Amino acid sequence: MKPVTLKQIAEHLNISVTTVSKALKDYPDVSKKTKGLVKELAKTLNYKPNAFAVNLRTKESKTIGLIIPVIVHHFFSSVIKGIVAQAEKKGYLVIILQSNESYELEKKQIDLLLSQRVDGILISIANGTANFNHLNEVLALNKPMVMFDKIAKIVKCSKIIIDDRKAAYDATQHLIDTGCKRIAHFRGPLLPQNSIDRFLGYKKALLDNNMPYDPSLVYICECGDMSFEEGKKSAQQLLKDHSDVDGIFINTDLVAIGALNEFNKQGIKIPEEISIVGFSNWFMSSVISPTLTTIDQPGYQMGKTAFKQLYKEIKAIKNKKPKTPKTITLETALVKRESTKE
Amino acid sequence: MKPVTLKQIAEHLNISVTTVSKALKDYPDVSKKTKGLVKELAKTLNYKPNAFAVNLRTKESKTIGLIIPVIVHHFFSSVIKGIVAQAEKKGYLVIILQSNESYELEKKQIDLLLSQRVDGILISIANGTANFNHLNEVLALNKPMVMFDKIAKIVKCSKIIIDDRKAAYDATQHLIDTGCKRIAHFRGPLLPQNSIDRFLGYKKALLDNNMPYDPSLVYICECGDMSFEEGKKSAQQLLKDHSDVDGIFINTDLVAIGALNEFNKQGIKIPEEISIVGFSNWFMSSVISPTLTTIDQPGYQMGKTAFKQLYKEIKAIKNKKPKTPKTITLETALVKRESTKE
DNA sequence: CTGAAAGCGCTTACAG
DNA sequence: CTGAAAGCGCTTACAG
Repeated sequence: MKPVTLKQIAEHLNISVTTVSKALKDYPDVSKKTKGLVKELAKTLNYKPNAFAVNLRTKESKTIGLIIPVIVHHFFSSVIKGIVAQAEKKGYLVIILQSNESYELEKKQIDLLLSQRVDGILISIANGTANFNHLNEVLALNKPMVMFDKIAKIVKCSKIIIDDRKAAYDATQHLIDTGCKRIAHFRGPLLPQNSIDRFLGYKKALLDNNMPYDPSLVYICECGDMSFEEGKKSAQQLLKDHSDVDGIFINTDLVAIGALNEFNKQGIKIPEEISIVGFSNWFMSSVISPTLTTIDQPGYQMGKTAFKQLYKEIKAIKNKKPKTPKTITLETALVKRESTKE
Repeated sequence: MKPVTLKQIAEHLNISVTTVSKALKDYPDVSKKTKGLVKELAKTLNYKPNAFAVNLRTKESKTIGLIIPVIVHHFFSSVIKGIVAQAEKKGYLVIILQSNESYELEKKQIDLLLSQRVDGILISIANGTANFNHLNEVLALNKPMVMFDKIAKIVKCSKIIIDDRKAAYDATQHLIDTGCKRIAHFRGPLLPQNSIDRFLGYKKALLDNNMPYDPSLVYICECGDMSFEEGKKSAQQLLKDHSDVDGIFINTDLVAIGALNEFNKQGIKIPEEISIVGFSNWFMSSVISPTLTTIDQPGYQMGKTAFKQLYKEIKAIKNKKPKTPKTITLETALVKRESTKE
């Protein structure tokens, strides 16, 4: 059974395709009677406009693309939810692609989305991405693009971020305020901007409090994979290298939970012997023991805001107005729990 | 800057659109020289075929739709990952919609996907869905559809499932084997098939072991929301009603973690005083304390299998062969951890 | 109020 | 080996 077309409706009713099209879209220059007839038949036949044909004509796809490094990830899946919900409100569909933190894949996916003629692109860039030609190409096509969370400062598009540096500063300051004297940092991979910013916030907090900055206390994740295992491994290494450390600020909750698990296993008391602050406020962090002090990062809201900004730019371009890149910074908050002292 | 078209390439090269189209697709009846010229220019101009035009002609969108009740959910996000990965391999794009467990939304989304002329639909149905006309309509259009996890037995399409009844039976049997004498069940909402099947598995295990089935030990989640809070509430209620219960089989890990949290808080020892088995094997369950005994449900694999089946049906229809609905049951496994006795 | 016509950007059967 | 032509299913400026 082939889908019903305007032509079929027109033939049934012995009127033109033009009139059918107009009737369905409630053009004022179609008689009430005709509209009624057309709409009724369309409903009976279960007519659904062919999106390809519509898009080909109108140059609008009512579809946006989303490229995200990982899907199975509390923060990112919250962002997806925010985007999908907001898009739906405005009648937009979302094509989701996962880059797996790979530059090559990300590049291929941008091409796919461009070929798909999406109305705009939402992207959180991969850790592996150091070259931005594929992203600049999107902008050169005057196609709206909004980056969120993992951004490239150098690309001139709108960005929805948090103040990673400030949040990391707050996290570190909290460790200092609760009496930690020697504070390590698990910074994650080298490349992404938020790793860099979080590291800088950590460093600044130390210096502002007249505490020495010791590079050997900063653990880098070489594998690029911010995982539970990574947290365990770094924790083991830390215990070997620096038994005097009494606080750690960790880049991501999942890694922090790995570390916490390792300390629990080795019988090291949290927070008495070592305090931990994570980052992102995954749900999990509120149910492990001890519960994890962390930075709340508003994923759902970030997704919502990202779509809203993209939508604005889509509208602007449609109306031939210039779209001016805008950077929106969302608020974060320190969530105090059991992994740090009072 | 408008996207490049075949026509532009043709004019540049002073040849016909037909030849350009064929050259790009490596038709054998185009000279090597022309192919070289066309391909080079296409690359220089960064030509990307307009998917709408292609789809309108070929009646293939190389796009599938996915309707899922929740995105922020360990199991479902694993399924999404499996689907997206497998689809990508075959050159398919995935449009993801979240039904929020609402029948109304789900219905609207099916319409959207149909209008979008996706090549097939993957769906896990909402708890609120009791009427299946919208799904039968998809089948009437001869559009491939595969259900996974949350299915409707009555709809005649392919299904990827686990044996919920057997898995629940295994979970309950494990409680019995480890010495539990009075076993409760948090069954979740009434409607969905897997709630029903898990409940039946629980009941059968009791009866097979000559243990009485007591309906008052079965807790239903009225709100329809299988959450952490729900677990806490049911646990509180259980303690009031039946202080003699020494084991619980819980429908979902998240709810189990809520219950576990409540017991921890009230100082009730797990598994000494009460044993708990969850369902799904969320990552979280392996890091809370005590760690949760649960049923491993292969999300990623389910996503992969679902796409593969859908792909087969898409191919079958393309070749005018009949697609015969198939039900594939994936293996589950009991994962023993600390929340049950040895 | 109604409709003929052009055109969006492709693909492909057919002719030469 | 190359190309003219038809057509996929819509929308919309224009004529009547």
